[in-house]
Amino acid sequence: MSIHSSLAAATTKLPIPVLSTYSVGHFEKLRLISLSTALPLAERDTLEPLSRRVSLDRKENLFRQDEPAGSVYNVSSGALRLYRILPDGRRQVTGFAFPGDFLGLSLLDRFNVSADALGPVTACRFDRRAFMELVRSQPNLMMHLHEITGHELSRAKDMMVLLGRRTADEKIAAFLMGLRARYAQIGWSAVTLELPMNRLDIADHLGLTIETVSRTLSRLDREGCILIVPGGVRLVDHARLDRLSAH
Amino acid sequence: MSIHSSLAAATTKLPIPVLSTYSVGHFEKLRLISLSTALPLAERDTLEPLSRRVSLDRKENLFRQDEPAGSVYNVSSGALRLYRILPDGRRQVTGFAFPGDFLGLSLLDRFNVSADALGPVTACRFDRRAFMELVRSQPNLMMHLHEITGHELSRAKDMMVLLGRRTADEKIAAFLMGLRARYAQIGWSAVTLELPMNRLDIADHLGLTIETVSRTLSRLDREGCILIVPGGVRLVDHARLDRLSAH
DNA sequence: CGGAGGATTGATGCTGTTCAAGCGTAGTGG
DNA sequence: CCACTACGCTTGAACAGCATCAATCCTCCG
Repeated sequence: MSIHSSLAAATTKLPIPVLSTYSVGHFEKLRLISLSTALPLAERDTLEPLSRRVSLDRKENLFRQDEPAGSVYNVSSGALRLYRILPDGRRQVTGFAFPGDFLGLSLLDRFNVSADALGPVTACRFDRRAFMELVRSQPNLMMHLHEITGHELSRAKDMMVLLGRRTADEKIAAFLMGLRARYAQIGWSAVTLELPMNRLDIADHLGLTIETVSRTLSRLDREGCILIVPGGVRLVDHARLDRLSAH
Repeated sequence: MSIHSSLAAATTKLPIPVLSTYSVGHFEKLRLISLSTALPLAERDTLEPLSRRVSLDRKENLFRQDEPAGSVYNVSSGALRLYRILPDGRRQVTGFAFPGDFLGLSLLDRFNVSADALGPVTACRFDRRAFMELVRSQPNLMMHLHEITGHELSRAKDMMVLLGRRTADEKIAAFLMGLRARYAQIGWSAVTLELPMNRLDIADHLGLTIETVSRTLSRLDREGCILIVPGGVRLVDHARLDRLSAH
């Protein structure tokens, strides 16, 4: 079973279907580009024999915060939300995982977030110990993983700025633009930006309430900045979105 | 095989000096335990020959966001603020660095924050390329650095929860308790919790305004929860602070 | 057709911001 | 030695942005 990076290119050329549902449509088509988006070919091949495939349905949990981290995962298809919950139920969605993303890569004893599927998900599971041993023996691979973690840390700091110092409008704009950029990275650009997560997930990600997210999106739509469509949005006024999300 | 255990235990037995000023007093006394707080002895010795000492005065800058990262630093004494600034001047202090902390450890091309000294600071500077080569050749060292970065990432997620989902009271309480915990880690426990950063730094760290920080601290003082003293605070009502900062 | 889950919209209110004034202490120079 | 300034911090009053509470709508699906 070989993994073709050409698939990424192929998917960008797919006709853009008009969606009539809230589906997570395209994510399913992104199967198998997983490792190649993050790692060079040679390293991907060393990892592959170690992996076992897992599948999840919508709302199923992959792992929980503070649970002993026995595995490392690489998302193959679908999307997940990563979050923490406070004792009283308040939730912070720390991020979303998409095809190609690694989960549990910091190799700590315990997961530092919970993860569950936003729709059908498949992922590669690696035994943590075996993964660590392999990685330890391959300096280049290790450096790559460290680099990935470094980028994740940098994005975490982006989120801090967003959460601490930006208005609701800016948060929404930055979220949409950021999502678009990530989709582009995994080789999936489309006119319609699909939102596999619901309003509450977005709210808990941006430190807002569901009502504020809804109102802000509605207003941006009314003002011609975006266009709300079933299952996602279209970004219309790029100049304004750029200005709002600028950092 | 914990990184922290042995030395942490030793340093916590240091006598606790009593301070009477705004000074960054204690930080200066923590010289030279720098590397050892984060790394085992053997690895510290391999690193030390590579380092060159740098000193900064209060308000001096160590490096800036987006600047090419030519060096990795390890703080020896003093404290720094790490921050990002938005085009319009809004600032998010992503964290503070204390003795033992590494800066630039993610080894990316560019620094992802700016850093400047809150008071007199000394640090060890390593050439990034040399550091990377050394690290690449020593899997154990590499794993340790990766683990440190993993912990930093976990703390970044704590900050997201704090910024996105907590009230001003909780932010302040969590900040104070967190600072206390970090001081304990570097072997410095005292009755008075020194605050080397000013109110504006705290505000920009917690996503609040300076007025709200001041008001909240005043109220917690008035209510007997803490005691504001020159240069810091004393934590009085631990039960309440625990409750407020619980996660 | 009817129910469930998600999203939208409106009315009201609170938390934290903004604007503004005043205080305390450290540092400086006459 | 004291006046004067600078800086950081505190406090007050009015305001705004976002939250809260509540009702309604829409779409999917059994």
